[in-house]
Amino acid sequence: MTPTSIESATSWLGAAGLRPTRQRVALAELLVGDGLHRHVTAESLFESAKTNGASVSLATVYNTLRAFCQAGLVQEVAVDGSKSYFDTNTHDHPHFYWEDDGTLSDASEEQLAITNLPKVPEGVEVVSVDVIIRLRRV
Amino acid sequence: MTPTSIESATSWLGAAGLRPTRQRVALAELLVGDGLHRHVTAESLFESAKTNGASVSLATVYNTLRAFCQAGLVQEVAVDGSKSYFDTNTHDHPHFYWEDDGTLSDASEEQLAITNLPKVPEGVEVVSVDVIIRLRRV
DNA sequence: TTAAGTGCAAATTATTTGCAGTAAG
DNA sequence: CTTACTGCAAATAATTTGCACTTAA
Repeated sequence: MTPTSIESATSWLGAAGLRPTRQRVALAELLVGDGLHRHVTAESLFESAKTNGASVSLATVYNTLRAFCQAGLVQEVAVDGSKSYFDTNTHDHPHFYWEDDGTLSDASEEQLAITNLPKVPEGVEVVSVDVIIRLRRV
Repeated sequence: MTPTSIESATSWLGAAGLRPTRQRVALAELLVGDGLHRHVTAESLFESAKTNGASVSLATVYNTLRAFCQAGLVQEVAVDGSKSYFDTNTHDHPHFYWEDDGTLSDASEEQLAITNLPKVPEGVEVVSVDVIIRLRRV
C-alpha cells in the first residue's frame, strides 16, 4: 500500500539514524511527505510548520536542518551571502535563483552539461560542482 | 609610462564615477593596484588595509565594497551562507572554493564549458551563471 | 560651500548555544 | 532510566545604519 506522509517521513529519518521525534517528523513531512523536492530556508520552513499547526520553535528548525544536512538528508545551497537554503534533492544538480523574490528552483539536469572540468591539483578532491543560474524578470 | 598603483586605483574609481577619497583609493590600491585579480571578504580587506598602514574603519570597508559592487567594479560571489566574498574580476568565470581554509580562487575559464544551458521562460533574463567547484584536501 | 563620504557605536539579521525540562529507546 | 532532543532566551557573527564630523569638488 501507499505509504502515508508520516511513514515516509519516519523512514527517511530512520535511514539516516535520526530519532523520529514529534518535531522532526513534522518537519520531515513538510520536506519529503509527498515525495517532491523542496527548497527551504529555516525561516520559510518555520512558517510552513506554523501554518500546518505543527508546534516547533525556530531554534529547533535551525538545529534540525543542520542535523538533516550533516546526516546527508538535505543539501545546503549557497545562493545569497545572507541566508542559507536547503534542498531535499541531494544529488548534484543546477539551480535557478530568482533574484526578484529570492526563491530557488531546480533546473532540469539533462539540459545542462559541464565539460572540461578544470583538473585539480594532486591530493585534492572535488566535493561538488555547484551551478546557479541567476534570473531576473525583465 | 607605467601607471603607479595610486594612478590605476584612482582611474579605476573615476571610471565608475566614484569620488576618490583617501580610504577608497587605499582600498582600491589593495584590490587592483598591481593589475591582478583579488578575492576578498570585508574582514580580509580590512586586515590588509591595517597591515599596509591604511587607516580605514571596518564599517567603511563594508560600505566601500558595497559601493564598488553597485558600481560594477567588483562582483559578489556566494560560496558560503555566512560570509560575502568579492572578486575584482567582474567577468563571468568559474571559481574554486577551498573548503579547508575558506579561500576562493579562479578556475581558468578555457578549461570549463557549459553546454545546453536550460532555456528559461519568456520575460526572464539570465543575470549570470555561477559555477563553484568545491575542493577538499584528501 | 555643500553634498558625498567617513567613523564610531548602536541596531539588525541570520544563526548558534547554554541549560533546564521533556521524551524516545 | 538515560541520553538525546527541545525550547526559550541570551550570545554571537556578519553586516548595516544613524548621526555628527570631515573632505573632495
